[in-house]
Amino acid sequence: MNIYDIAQQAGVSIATVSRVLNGSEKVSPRTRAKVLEVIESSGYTPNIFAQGLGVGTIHAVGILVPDISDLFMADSVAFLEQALKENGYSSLLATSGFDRESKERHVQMLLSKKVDALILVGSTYAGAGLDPEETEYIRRAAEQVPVFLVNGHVQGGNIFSCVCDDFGAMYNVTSRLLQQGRRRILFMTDSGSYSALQKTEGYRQALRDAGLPVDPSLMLRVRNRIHLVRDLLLEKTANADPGDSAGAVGAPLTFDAVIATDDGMAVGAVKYAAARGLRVPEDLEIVGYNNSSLSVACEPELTSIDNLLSEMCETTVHRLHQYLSGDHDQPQEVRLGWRLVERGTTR
Amino acid sequence: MNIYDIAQQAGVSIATVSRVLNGSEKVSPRTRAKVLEVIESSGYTPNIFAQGLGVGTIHAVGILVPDISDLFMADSVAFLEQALKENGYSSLLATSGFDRESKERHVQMLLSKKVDALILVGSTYAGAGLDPEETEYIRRAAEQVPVFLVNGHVQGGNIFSCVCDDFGAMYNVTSRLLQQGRRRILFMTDSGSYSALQKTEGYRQALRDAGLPVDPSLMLRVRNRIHLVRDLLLEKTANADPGDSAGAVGAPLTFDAVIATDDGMAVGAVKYAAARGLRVPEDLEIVGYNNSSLSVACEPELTSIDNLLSEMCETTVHRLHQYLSGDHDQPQEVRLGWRLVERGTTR
DNA sequence: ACTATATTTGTAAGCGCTTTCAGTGCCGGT
DNA sequence: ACCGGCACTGAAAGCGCTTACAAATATAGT
Repeated sequence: MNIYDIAQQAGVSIATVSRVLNGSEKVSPRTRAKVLEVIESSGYTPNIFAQGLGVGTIHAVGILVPDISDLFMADSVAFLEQALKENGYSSLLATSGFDRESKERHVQMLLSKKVDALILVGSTYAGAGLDPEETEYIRRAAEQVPVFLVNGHVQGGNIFSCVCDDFGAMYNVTSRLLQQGRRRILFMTDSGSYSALQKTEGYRQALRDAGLPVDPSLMLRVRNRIHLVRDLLLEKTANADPGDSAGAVGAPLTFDAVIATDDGMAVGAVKYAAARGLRVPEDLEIVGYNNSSLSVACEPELTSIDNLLSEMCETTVHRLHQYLSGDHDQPQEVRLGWRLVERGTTR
Repeated sequence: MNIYDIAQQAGVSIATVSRVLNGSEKVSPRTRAKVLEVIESSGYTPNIFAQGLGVGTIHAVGILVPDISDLFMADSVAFLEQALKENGYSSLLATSGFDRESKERHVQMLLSKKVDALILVGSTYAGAGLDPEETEYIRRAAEQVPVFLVNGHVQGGNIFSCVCDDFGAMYNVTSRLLQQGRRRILFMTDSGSYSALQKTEGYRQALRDAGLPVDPSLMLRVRNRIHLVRDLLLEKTANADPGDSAGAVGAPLTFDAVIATDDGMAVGAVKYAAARGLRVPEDLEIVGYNNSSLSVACEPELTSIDNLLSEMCETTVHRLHQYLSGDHDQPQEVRLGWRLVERGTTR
């Protein structure tokens, strides 16, 4: 079933069918109606390859995300697809894994599918001079199609990013906790991404502005798994008892508040508190990030920073659409706000 | 940069380049090496449209999932993509939303992209005579490419499904709770899918086999949102007090155990228990389904049925691969096992 | 050395669509 | 009646690739 069949059945030429398909003006209403009828009744769909070969594009954008089973990224994808659909784009999604080579391969893959633009999700796309290697392939991709980063930042032509004011959010939350009288605030993060860097800086700056020293032992790099975080904290705070083989080296860690860069880690801290018999928030205040469904699952429910993901995604798609519509001069970076959702783990 | 450029630079014909690209045997090592070198140095990638036009397929399979932000489905997609990648397929993912028309449109969309097969994820693809309308479009799709259902079932040619023994899981869990002396077991589900039906039947059968009546008021249809479930349960169990406008009609609901068809709902039940001051599991035992990250986030941690999702996904991809390799006679349905993960919400 | 056969390479015909360019038929203006 | 112009339609040339088939070259057998 191809365009020739339709043309024949409708008694017109393939050019006319093609024009009807593409909504061209130059078709008389009668002819159009007839063609549409035949198309309708035969259930014909144009072959995307032929279509793409003809014009070189299929109005599709590629979305690349390191790990779709991550709550944050799954939500991003959902929002992005929704927004893209509303703007008439179809989307190709690929999950890349975390290593650079794999990411690069997937970018290539999407590009070879001739997408009109690329959206790279996830803060693991570093930048800001963090890892020059890491950003290089993004620049290369940007030579072929515009690249839009959600929650990440890379300097370069044809690269646009939309981020949350992570610095501000962390600065604010840290300051709040300090005002509450907390003095040893544990900071947990799981990646060296741009977003993680911003958050870290916010934390440090707040301490500095309060005239407090930044204690490196209070800054933990962890994997974002509830039980792993719980166990790590238990271990770090353990008194060096003889039965503990992997035991805490040196003095046990102490802290009276926890800020995590993801809800999963924060829940880990909640679990730690429960295991230690600490009262939350009295003995330990805990703040998460992303305001995901985990934050309402745990007990007490998690105070969490909402980074307005849906807005970030909508903004990204909006800009993408503007760009593809010809408006090429846009700010390289758009920085959006955030919202602190207070629940049971803070006062 | 196209195949002609490469051919010219390598001093061969485009046919030879194409053969190298496709790993055909009929190329001498010397020629192959030369062509590969030119390809390498020029960074050439074949145009996917032309490629697809030529052979009519691109070794890709379409994955359709109602909602990627759902934990269960996000995990499915992650597993599926992983398995597909390992088998040399690329994947096109689309999220369809829940209404049939939208799903159908997306199936069409994927088909028009000429995928080699379709994987439909999520129990919301009903079947088994439940909603004949709903299944019709799956059958139509199956006329064009083989269709593989993960955790769903539709009777029909060219349609293959892989499901969990939901019936058995529910039968078993219900029986266990009965043995513990529980007599009023609340059953919660959120869809009329094939999988939900199986679960429901398991629950009923266990009651029947124990010689107990099936009380319809104990079977709740809910939306899978923690707070909605909590509030619904609070409302249903409320004594009809005058201040309660939407108040409970008739006698308040009573139950001493809860089985949910998803962890989200089960966490809702945990929240309900906390709000009512009920002890879990002493006063109320709760069992969830899917063994998702939510199950370890709440307090006490959730006993949950693990439906071996990763196995389901791997099996599906394995069968898909078999099928596309020519082995067309396979069982229509494969039913896998399950595992009860006992945590704090049961004894 | 000289076929017969195997191996490698090239030629050319599509794949199904878009789009340019050249009609074809019809209108009003003169 | 005639012509320029307009609205519509059709013929045909690609788009970049795959692959059947033909041609050319290499290998083996005698």
